[in-house]
Amino acid sequence: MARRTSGPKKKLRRGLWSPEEDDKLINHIAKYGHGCWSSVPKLAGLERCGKSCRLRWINYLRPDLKRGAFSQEEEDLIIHLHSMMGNKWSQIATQLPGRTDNEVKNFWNSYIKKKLRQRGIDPATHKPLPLAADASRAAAAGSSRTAVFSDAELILSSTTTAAAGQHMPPPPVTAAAAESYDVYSNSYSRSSGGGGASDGSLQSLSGYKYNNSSKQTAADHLGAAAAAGYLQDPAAADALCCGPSGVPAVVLPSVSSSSTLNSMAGLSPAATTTATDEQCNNNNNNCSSCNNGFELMSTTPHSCCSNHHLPWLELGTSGYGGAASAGVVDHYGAALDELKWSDYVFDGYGGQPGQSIYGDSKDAVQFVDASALSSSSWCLN
DNA sequence: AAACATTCCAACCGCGTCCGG
DNA sequence: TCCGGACGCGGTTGGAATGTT
Repeated sequence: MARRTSGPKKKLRRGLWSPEEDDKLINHIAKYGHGCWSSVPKLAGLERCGKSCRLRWINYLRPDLKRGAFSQEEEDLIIHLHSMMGNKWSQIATQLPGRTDNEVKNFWNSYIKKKLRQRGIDPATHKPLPLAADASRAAAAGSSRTAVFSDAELILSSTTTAAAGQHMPPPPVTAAAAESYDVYSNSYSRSSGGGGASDGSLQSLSGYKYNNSSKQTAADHLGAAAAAGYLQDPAAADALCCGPSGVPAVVLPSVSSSSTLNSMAGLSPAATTTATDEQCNNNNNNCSSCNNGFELMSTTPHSCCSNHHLPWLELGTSGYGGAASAGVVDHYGAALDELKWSDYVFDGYGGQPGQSIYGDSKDAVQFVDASALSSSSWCLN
């Protein structure tokens, strides 16, 4: 009998998982839990590395995963959270029960990113793309509304140095953006096919294919968990209330989803505004930025009072419930009535309540009237 | 029908962090 | 304090699926 030599290391399998492998992993975890991932493949009889097993389980086999298309609320929430957190996919995913960071990331890269670009919005910064900004400036020239917002613009433009991922999402500012917006239908369906149409239409962005038979396997073995409500997880709620570096993070309310978001997050704009203002005033009543109540959110605190400001709350319009107006300074009252955050960000100019700038609407073409464009002078210097 | 183009996503990779010895 | 293993995260890639020509 030949003596077995130590030989080369057993080669680990890579690439797509077979249903048999999925079964093994599911059975093993169902019986013993995953424990130490590095030992899982050996115990489960898999020729995979522990890392691969972990990934497969987390992203694919976990019974509590919600498969299927992202809802409009989920899409809004992803955009909102991304505007605050940047590419913190795992953090964003914690706000979306049943979704994985990988899924959110892929959804962002394959769908939302393009959607925002087509609307003239830089998905990285949530600011207008350069051309869109230029168009905005050009359109704003000669507008009587520029004067109305002059003070605000100064403040806004002087405080737009927030780090990427922390910007206030701007409105669509070009006709092209609006036209592309019009292309979309709110009733898009992600029904089939990873393949895409070469015209970049939404249809091509909608593919969610679940063609791997093993995707059902987990549910077969363990039973699908009921979809959890938003922000069930206290840790997730904490994450929502406190952004990176201690910046108070608040879900940007959208008209289309603000009620959903608020209920999901257990946050009311009013409550959060109050907290922000109190934090501010308690620290330093002499901070002009604090007192004018009108500043872009920044990752960097005021030099004078170390506060971060949350403009969509401090703007405090009635656009998403009204209560948020508590923090508005009278000085800007009239302007702010027009400068509704929800109008800018979630409805577009003149958009109908219930629509999101990021969301889909066939009425978006109405965004681009002269006055609308004139009020988009976020980047005026 | 075939070749090519495009899109999507599951999986991989590298790096940073955490934690126990 | 240092070291190494485990884990988690974000970026990237490979290839299947689908659309287009």
